[in-house]
Amino acid sequence: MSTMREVAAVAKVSAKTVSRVFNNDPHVLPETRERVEAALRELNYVPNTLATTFRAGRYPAIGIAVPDLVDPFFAALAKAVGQLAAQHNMSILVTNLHDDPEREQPIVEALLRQSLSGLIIAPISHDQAYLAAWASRTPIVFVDRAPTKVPADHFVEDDHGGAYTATEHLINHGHQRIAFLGDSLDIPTTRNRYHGYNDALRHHQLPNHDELVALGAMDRDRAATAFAQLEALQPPPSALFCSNARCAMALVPVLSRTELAVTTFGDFPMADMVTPAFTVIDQNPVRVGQLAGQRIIDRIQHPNRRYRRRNVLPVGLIERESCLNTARLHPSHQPTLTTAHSSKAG
Amino acid sequence: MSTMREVAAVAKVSAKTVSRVFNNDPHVLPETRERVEAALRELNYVPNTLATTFRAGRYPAIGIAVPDLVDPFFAALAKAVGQLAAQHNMSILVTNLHDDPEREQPIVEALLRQSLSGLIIAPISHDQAYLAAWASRTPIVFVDRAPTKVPADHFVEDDHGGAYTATEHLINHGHQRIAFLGDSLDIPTTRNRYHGYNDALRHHQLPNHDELVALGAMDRDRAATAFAQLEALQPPPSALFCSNARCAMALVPVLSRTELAVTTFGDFPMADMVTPAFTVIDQNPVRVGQLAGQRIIDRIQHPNRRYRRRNVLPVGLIERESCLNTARLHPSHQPTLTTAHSSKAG
DNA sequence: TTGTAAGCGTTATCAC
DNA sequence: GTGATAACGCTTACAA
Repeated sequence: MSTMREVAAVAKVSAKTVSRVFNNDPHVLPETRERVEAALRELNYVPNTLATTFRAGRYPAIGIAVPDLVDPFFAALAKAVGQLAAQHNMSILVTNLHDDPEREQPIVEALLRQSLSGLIIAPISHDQAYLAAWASRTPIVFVDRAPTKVPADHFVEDDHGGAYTATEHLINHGHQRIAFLGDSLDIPTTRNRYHGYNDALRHHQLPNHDELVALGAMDRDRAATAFAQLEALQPPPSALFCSNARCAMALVPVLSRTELAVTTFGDFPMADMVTPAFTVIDQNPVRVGQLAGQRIIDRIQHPNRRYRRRNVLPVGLIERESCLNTARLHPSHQPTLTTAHSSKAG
Repeated sequence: MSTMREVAAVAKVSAKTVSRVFNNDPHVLPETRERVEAALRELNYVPNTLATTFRAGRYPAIGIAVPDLVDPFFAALAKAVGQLAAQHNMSILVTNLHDDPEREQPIVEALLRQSLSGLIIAPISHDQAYLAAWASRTPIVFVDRAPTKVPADHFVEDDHGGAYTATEHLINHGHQRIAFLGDSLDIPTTRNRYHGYNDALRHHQLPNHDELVALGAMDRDRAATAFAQLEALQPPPSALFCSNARCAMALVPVLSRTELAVTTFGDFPMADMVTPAFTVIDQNPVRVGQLAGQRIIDRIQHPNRRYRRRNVLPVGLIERESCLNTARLHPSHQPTLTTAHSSKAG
């Protein structure tokens, strides 16, 4: 690991001239350049990125903080940001919040202390006010979940609309007792989806009983428990709206044993291949990642331009067979079976 | 963003004293400490990580370069490294190689230039000789795939043994024409697994025809094409060994329409829920990540200790129903159906 | 065209 | 116990 000074000594020039040659500054005599280039090669010079970054005062990297890297949605999102960043000679710094609201602030602040060029965050805490102090220095863009107690750019999916659509889809299939399964109403996206579900019920003059809401379905065991509670109701629900893909995945084992009609928010790998295939509200993590990344780049390049803070991306319904099984109750509603692929996770 | 100098000015001490207070150096008078702490709070001092890192000459971060972040195996691996790193006050720098052998070297070298504390890599190129120059400065650990043309620590799964087991499992079910489906024999893991498959056939005196080997099954379309070729054979194979989870996932749609017995290398989310449920060779990305991360930490803390370079992790067979369907050909072999969960992706 | 000096923010060294 | 000084490697501003 030789430094510019060492190269300079070999080439018998000053460090500055080495810098000029290395950075293709035209103001160097061809013969000098040649001598320096020989020295660069000889010493196998590699710039010290730490020094360059420190000097520049800004790390050419976009930070990405997500609840869980293993969630295909966030993995795809991070990957998309990475591709965009690479086009702008930036790297990405992916950090896992480990689904722990308490750890969010320390983890994110550790990230921000690195003088990042930008931060993309899908928060899990209930309050991101702590980010206000950083926003003046670092462009911050929220994804998937809108910011709480701090104004900031955000690109979110239409939680309410998607949940409304999914619920109405079940209603149109003749269902009257539709359950809601989710992780926690403390999570804004889940709350928004709950409201969408609720509004759909209300709009169709269907009662919304609290007993129909089951939460905590984070893994297979807990999903089974939550689901058992719903099945024990008198009468049990005939349909279910699942508020996110993770819960849906956890639900698959019990679902295959039942007759329930199900829709879920968020596609997942193999959603079209399990039994029954899930009718889903389709999110687009790649698009979210691209838009968020582009906003960071724009904010860096044009700090004074005005931008729309709130950006809600439309979501679509991908109909599969998971709500077919009750069509026989109401033959008048024959849904269309599409063969859309769940290609998110390649 | 105030600096130590500014804090020092307010507290009427030198920058060094601020540094001492901030870093809990005991050699500070209580009253001085108090004054400095007040100033720290007043100016809301936050250290500049860039400067500290530059000064230290070493970035407290472990780089992780994987073929594809969206692959659940690598996502889980990266997550595990991240958890370990956090325990040692390090962060992780995840980089996606985008499955492109050409881009590996530039991407990885950009990563290494940052004076990382260590690098964990699952390479996709055919030659990692370029890493030799870096290894003296940065501990490098290979995962999933052994290094080519450079000596380095590596933690890999037992590709050959796993493939042998999976193939033998099919043979034990009475199959004689067993096909091999994979991505590319250029990939060392795939090649190792191919050898394992081949050796199992040979050991059982079964012929291994080239026509039974189908490659390029990277996505659903190409998997369908590759599979169609196999089906068109006279006679067609009665069983299939799939060399990795990604190909297996791509194969699911066509597989549900067939009668083939299938085993695959690498579990994947929902592998136990699709039809038929896949019998898989189970890898353990979390364990690989933990071991690799720990090796980096060990190498940093004890540079002179000796370590075992080559570490092959055993893999196990998780039997599910995907090779049941031919049991009726040979009723004597009734496999046990386990209900093991594919809980990798949480 | 080339070189000198200075500084980014922090910390180790060595005075006092 | 505290502070002045220098240094990490690079690049900007300014001179020569």
